[in-house]
Amino acid sequence: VTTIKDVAALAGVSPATASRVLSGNPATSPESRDRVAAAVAHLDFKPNAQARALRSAHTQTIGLLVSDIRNPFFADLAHAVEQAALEAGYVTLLGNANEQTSQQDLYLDAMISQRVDGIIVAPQGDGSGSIKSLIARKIPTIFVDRVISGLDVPSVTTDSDTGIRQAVAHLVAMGHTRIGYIAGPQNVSTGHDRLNAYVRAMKSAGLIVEPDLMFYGDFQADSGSAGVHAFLSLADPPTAILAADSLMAIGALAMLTRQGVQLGSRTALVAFDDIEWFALLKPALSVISHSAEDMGATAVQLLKQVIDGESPSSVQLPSELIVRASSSERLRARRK
Amino acid sequence: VTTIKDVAALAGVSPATASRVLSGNPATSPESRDRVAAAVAHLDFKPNAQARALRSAHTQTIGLLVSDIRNPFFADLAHAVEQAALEAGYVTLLGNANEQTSQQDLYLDAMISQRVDGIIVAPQGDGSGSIKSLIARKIPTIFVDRVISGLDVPSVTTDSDTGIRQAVAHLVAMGHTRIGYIAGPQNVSTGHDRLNAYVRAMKSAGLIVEPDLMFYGDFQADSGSAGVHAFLSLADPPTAILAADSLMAIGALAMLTRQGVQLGSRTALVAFDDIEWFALLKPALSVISHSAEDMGATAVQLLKQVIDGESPSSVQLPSELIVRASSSERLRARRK
DNA sequence: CTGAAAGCGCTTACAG
DNA sequence: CTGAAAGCGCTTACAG
Repeated sequence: VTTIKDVAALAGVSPATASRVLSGNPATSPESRDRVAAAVAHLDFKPNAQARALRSAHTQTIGLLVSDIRNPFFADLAHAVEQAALEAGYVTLLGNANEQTSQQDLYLDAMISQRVDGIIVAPQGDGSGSIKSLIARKIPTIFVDRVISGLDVPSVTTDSDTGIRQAVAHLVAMGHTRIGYIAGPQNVSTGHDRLNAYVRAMKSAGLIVEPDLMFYGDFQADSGSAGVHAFLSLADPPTAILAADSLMAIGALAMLTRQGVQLGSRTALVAFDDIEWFALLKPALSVISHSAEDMGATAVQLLKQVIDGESPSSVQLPSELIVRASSSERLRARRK
Repeated sequence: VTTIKDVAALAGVSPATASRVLSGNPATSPESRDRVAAAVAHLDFKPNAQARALRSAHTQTIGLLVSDIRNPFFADLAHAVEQAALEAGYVTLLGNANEQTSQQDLYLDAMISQRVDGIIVAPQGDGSGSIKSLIARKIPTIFVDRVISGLDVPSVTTDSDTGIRQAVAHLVAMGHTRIGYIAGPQNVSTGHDRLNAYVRAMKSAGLIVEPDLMFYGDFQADSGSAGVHAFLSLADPPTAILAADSLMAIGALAMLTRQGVQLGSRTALVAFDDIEWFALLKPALSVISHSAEDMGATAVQLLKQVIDGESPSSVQLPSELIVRASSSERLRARRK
């Protein structure tokens, strides 16, 4: 393997000078710069990031840990973070917790060991394990999408409340009173907050919140199917369903289809998270939309501030109901 | 920061012994093991991967570079690689080329600098740039999904031919003779191979391949829309459309919907790549299916073999037509 | 502007 | 089974 010594030898300078040229230190002569540049090109030299990181404080690398890369929202988020990080001169190491705290800890440990300059994480669990290590080591950290209560970490989250309030109000206006809710896991902040928002919205619409109309899912597709299955087996099923994320909405839709239930004037569906092709479904799916692009770009911005020693405030991004055909028909009474 | 010296001091052993315990070297006494383990736990010590990598030959880290993380096929592939790598004791660093050769080179350089033990890449471009460096350095490399011709790198690809032949034959059986094809970029092997497969399949069905019925897209959604737009402006538009990947199929569908064209007895659509929710569309979308899970698991397996000094053969995975409602009606003649 | 030297945090022959 | 020592490939005060 070629090292900086080889480059220095070929250029006829010391390794120190070669290093200065490589890192853009202005204390170099134009002649040295040319000779070193030529040697680097000739040898196709790539500096060893490990050795470099061992001496300097930073690696120009950040970690991004998402909870489920197959969830389109997180794929979009990953893309947005990567692009923003690249512009800021950082390479992103992406890890996927796969909704498991153990896997989250594994990746977090790997990122700590890699000495990333900072970490953006959609956290799982209660803040024990590697999340705790992260904070104890004062590694610059930003929470995205979700937070862990009690931890003083800057975050970028969505104000789910507004969108959910709009959705419930809209469904009520369409004549629905039995609005079923497929919730996310309650040990995840978004799961918990969105359920609370639903309960508040129902109450402020003057509706009774029945335990039977709340199904506890896990943000994955199968639990959306299970939720619909449970709802359909009720003596008096809900006429509208609100799913707390896109994957559960997909699962819900699959089960509705399988059971022969058509979306329309008797059954409405609204999903949290806007996915491009939701608009292509027949009927097109109403959604509560929030921007993965904004979330990713903002997270990188906050992380840069933390790396620079600042203490940025947390940011809440808006959510908004987009009404499409899946919920826009007035409820017609069911046949007896 | 705590180092192995702190651990050694607290445990009352030398750094050498602490290092041996940490790396599972059997030449350690049970007592040393206990004392070091206790010290590690007490100090929450995480070894510096950089320093470790600088001495030892491997980092237990692999790089995965996909061409577009927002393409569900690659998100599934990333998930599969990550899980298989984890089981083999590797952490995956995921990069996203975003269908740009410049960005591919950036990530590849970063991965080389990080001294990953191996790289799995869905390559762009002609094999110059950092792909060349990769090979010159003899860094264990596997191509997935795509290849670069002329490079002797083990690969895991899909046999697109079978699926496309089945799709064309099926459409012909349904009465279609004007079958439009929305192709991927021709400088990418999958784009090129699939177009060739279409041409061959058309010929063997005795159909004329008209240039007007081939649209050159770029594997992204917008180009699918553009393809449909072009087709619809023909004097005699195709009655069936085959799109070379899922994103272009989504774009195609969006444009068909916008133009008020219903899928059914007058217009059929088949997509390459099976995405979970394609089955939920109305009508459900016919697809040429291939498994991202198998591809990811196989790629990790091949990479392990290369890392171990073996020379595995390339693997071709099957593709298969799945007929759904979007193409299963017999063609009815258009009104004049 | 440049070079010699020390050192980042580990690991690994070597000797015992 | 253990420790002292050398060294991985860089960077960075230090002195000139």
